[in-house]
Amino acid sequence: MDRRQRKTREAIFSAFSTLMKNQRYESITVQDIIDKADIGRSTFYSHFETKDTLLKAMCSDIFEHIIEGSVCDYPEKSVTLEARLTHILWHFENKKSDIRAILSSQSHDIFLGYLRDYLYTLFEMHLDDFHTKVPQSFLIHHLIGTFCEAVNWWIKESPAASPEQIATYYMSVIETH
Amino acid sequence: MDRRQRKTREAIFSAFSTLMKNQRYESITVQDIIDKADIGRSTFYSHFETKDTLLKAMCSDIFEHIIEGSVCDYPEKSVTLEARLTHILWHFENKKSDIRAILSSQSHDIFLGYLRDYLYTLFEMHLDDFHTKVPQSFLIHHLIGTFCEAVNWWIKESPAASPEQIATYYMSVIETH
DNA sequence: TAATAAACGAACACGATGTTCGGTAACATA
DNA sequence: TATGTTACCGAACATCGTGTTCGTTTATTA
Repeated sequence: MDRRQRKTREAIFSAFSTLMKNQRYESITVQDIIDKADIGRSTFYSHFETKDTLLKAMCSDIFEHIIEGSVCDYPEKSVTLEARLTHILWHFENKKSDIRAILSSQSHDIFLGYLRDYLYTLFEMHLDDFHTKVPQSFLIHHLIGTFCEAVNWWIKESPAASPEQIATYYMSVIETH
Repeated sequence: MDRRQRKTREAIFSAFSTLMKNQRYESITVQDIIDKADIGRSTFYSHFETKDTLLKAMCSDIFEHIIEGSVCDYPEKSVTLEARLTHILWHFENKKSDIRAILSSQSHDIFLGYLRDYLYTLFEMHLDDFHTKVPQSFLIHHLIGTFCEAVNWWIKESPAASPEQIATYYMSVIETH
């Protein structure tokens, strides 16, 4: 279809992302986005129903790539957990600026919600690696929560660290003997 | 001062808490609170500047008790981490209904923000208990994040569990040898 | 019972949202 | 190059929630 559509969509994404670097998601108005992207009001609404929809679209965008990549690059079940996580973290590295914008906004919940869903299926495959006395549901929540925490720490406290480094930290902290 | 003030404040808290059990924080309007609490519009605004202020006040309320209790009951530094955490969890048990309302709302961040601040100083006292290769800052984030996750799991997935049980699960999952 | 302080609630100004619609510019096709 | 289609433009509008104002009523205190 129309090249214009993609261009406009990109302009909106880009404006939104820029704005998020300087202010909280909540305080950004549709007008701000329109001005920054230099598009008409009705154009924005013809692309996205609401500001939330835009944020969701951005999150989906990020995760689409990760999931596609995951399927293409590591289809076998024998791949280690650490390898899979490193792989995810590499994708984050590439989209770091967008992710940082989302995570540092007040509503990183939406992004983390997506991440959690995705991680759920992933960790289910590797549950046999762990032997603990806690309920399985507690364990999964723990593993996912800790990974999200690690990503948060990475982005906010030590952005220069490599994906491998973060994966190593993560593994060493969840290891139970 | 005036008994009426406290009564009104209580009515607002109670109405807010009730509303939060049924809908997301974001979707609750000041009008909803006013109607539920059966008070005048200007009365609400004479108590709280905004809806956010109200939420913060509620969080502070919960943590005041915990911190006061902590100072009175466990002043010595020799108390174990598990004992301290259990103590916190017991306070949560008492305020469970309010906490659940906040945690299940879209903006549990504010509550968790308070909790994190409080936990930070607590964990600093017990850092020597842990020996890992990860940076200290990563470790603290990990310990705090995992505790928040445990509280979340407790409230949402297994509300009948005892505070001691949760503390045990937590300890067994963060133990590194 | 008089003075003080709080609650009331209607009315208002303001700002953001999301829609509508007539007009313009870009694209695809023949 | 002409023609039909489709996206973008942007001013205008209705709607809704916010937070304030202020004169009135009701409760508390001394």
